[in-house]
Amino acid sequence: MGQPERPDAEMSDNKKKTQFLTEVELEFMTRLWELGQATVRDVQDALAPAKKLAYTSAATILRILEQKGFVTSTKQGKTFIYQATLSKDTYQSRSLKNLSEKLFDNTPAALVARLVDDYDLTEETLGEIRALIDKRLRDDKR
Amino acid sequence: MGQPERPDAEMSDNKKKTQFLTEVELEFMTRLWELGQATVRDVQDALAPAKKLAYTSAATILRILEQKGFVTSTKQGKTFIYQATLSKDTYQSRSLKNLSEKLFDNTPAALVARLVDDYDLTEETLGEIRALIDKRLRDDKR
DNA sequence: TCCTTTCTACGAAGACCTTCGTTTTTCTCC
DNA sequence: GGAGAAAAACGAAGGTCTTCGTAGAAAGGA
Repeated sequence: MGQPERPDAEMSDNKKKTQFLTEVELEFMTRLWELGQATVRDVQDALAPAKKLAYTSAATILRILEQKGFVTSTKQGKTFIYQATLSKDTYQSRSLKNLSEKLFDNTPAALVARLVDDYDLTEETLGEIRALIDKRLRDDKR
Repeated sequence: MGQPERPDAEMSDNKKKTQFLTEVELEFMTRLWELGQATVRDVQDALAPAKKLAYTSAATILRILEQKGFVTSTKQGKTFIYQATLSKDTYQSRSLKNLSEKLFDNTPAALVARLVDDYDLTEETLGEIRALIDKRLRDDKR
């Protein structure tokens, strides 16, 4: 019996809702984001060989994800079909924001600085990034 | 700022298991990065009021951090003085790399894209970031 | 119908995390 | 040298995470 989970509703009466995914949960959400909709079996099959889990383990993780509100399920026949309620974009934002706050003194520029320093970014990639910034600068002007 | 970064002399016999800091550990490392060197008491005092811990809790966390190789200690009198062995820069890199891999398909440009989309970055910040990219583009040319 | 397969439900084991209290050690100052 | 204060050492309690096994329900075919 799942109550309808609204996409990004902040849990009203609860305090520290689990905001972040654990290692395995992220792995599962990634599969779900790729698949769109999936049964336990689908997700289990989609796991990288190195990360294969027993069927019941996969089922447990999905049940937990639903408990935590990250996915919903609908029953089709005897089988649950799962779907992410949290979008990848949203979770990317949330994670980035967290990283920026916790590790970069809330200074996104510092984060980018480290990124371009660390990675051997190709000229092409750097150009892409620059284009993004320029676009944003232009858009903001308007 | 800037700690003397010792090349990883840590984790002698350990597996590469513990690569990331837990929530509380990160809080402690942040204090240590700020303080440079610190006793248990120093770190405990430096904690934000909302995150205060009992003295023995603080001592435990530091002991664990040392076990995991993230800090070293020297004894001065009866008191341990702790110092980070892992630099903040290094940990920033490690975290960013992880985030990029796990959540951005190893595509740093996508990460930056999300960042500039999400944050209400000031024109100034955007300019800073752009300057970073430009500098890197210039440097790479050489 | 009844057997087999496939699913859900549940709980347990073991690892790790967080917090703290108790005990032991160590230093300092009369 | 002994009392008292501060620190270290230790471990336990309660929580979460990860993994899986067992039990039982559901569906369908012989």
